[in-house]
Amino acid sequence: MSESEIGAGMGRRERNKADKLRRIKEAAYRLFSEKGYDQTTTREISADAGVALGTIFTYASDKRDLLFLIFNDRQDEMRRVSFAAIPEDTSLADQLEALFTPFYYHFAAEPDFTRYLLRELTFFTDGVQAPRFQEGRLSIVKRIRELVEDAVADGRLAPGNPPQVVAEMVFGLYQSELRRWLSEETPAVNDGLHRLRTVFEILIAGLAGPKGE
Amino acid sequence: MSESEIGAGMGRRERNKADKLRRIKEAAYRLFSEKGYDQTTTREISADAGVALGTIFTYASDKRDLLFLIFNDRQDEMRRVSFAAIPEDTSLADQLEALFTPFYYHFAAEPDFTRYLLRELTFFTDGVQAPRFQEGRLSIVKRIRELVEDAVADGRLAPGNPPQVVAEMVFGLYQSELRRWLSEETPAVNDGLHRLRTVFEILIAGLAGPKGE
DNA sequence: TTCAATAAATGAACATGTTCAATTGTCTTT
DNA sequence: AAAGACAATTGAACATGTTCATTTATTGAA
Repeated sequence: MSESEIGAGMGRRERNKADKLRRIKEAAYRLFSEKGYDQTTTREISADAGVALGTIFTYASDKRDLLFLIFNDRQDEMRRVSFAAIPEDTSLADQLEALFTPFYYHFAAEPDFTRYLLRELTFFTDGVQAPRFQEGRLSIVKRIRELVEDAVADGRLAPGNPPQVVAEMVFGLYQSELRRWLSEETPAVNDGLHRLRTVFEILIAGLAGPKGE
Repeated sequence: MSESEIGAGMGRRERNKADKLRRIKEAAYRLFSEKGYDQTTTREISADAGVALGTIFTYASDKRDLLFLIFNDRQDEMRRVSFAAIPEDTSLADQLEALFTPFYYHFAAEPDFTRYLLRELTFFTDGVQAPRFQEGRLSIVKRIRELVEDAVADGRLAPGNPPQVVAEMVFGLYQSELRRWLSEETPAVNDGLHRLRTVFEILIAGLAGPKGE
């Protein structure tokens, strides 16, 4: 058999692996979406993907890790879109809203899956796929910090606050809002984004008001 | 046998139930603390408590619910102490710091247990014991809102921001800080509280600075 | 006290995540 | 092409959370 079939310069072994990985991802995503994370068994996933039960655990270290396996690809794409959508020469609130908008649209399309993801990633991110997920989070915080630093540099924000702390506050508020939003039955993007915007505006303006103290 | 032994006006049935409940709580707490939540089996808990395996599940609807069963008592006490410690006639930052201080002390004493609690409660709070836990959270947010409203009323804060939203922002930032703090090996109360205080001060002063925009 | 009604407790049976020794498939070397 | 080395796959066996039909204990009425 000629080896020039689909895979680029891969040998048969790597092509088989890539194909199995794809099938496992597809099966897991479809079942998680249709029946929910808890209601999906690893046996169903393996049957649906056409692999043996044990094979699942050579691609993900446990069931939870399957969530990351599925999500990591999307996350990369979402982050690319998100970062590209940030406007320049406007308010920090505008920029932050633009940054988070793609995330809200994506999460609204699959709220169940997102809820499971949020539940499982809160702490204890062991696993093979988890580190890549954490990198995504860190890179978002980093981008927020850059936005904050830029805003301070050209006078839209006051200097003095540690940019890293501010960026982490923004991300913490985002996560907290995301959880509240996803607590609703069918979260509406506009509602969620509007409330997030309000929260960021309060953070920027401060509680104390223009008097400054 | 005379029935006047320990329980107040309880019949034998209620006294037995109360006693079993106590034993289950003690066994679960001890094992979760010693070995961790994941490493503790429900069989161990039942053996340690001197009840059958199935009995566990008449007091908690599942293993996760055991965490709430254990924590709810403490939470009530913590909240009582916390609310009583809030000073009057001082800044909102002082008040919020005082409010959260008892929580930090308590959590620092059992960081492992707290991490498991935070992981398991993020979403999907089904279960018999979970509602009481949620009430606790709501009552803290309510207390924060009262503090915010008072501060607005006597001019320490600017009017205009919805107090409920502000209270939820404060609580969201607290949760986010708590998770960060508990990510450390052995979290130090002073570090955690100092950082929380900083975050609240930034929220109050705002990012934009005294100029007001 | 005795008995029926009810509540509580029990643990065997089941469901499902995970492991790992055995097997199969692929690659490299000669 | 054959053989040995290595990687990947397999699924039976195991561990553990959860259910539920059965048994036991408690209560109130006769």
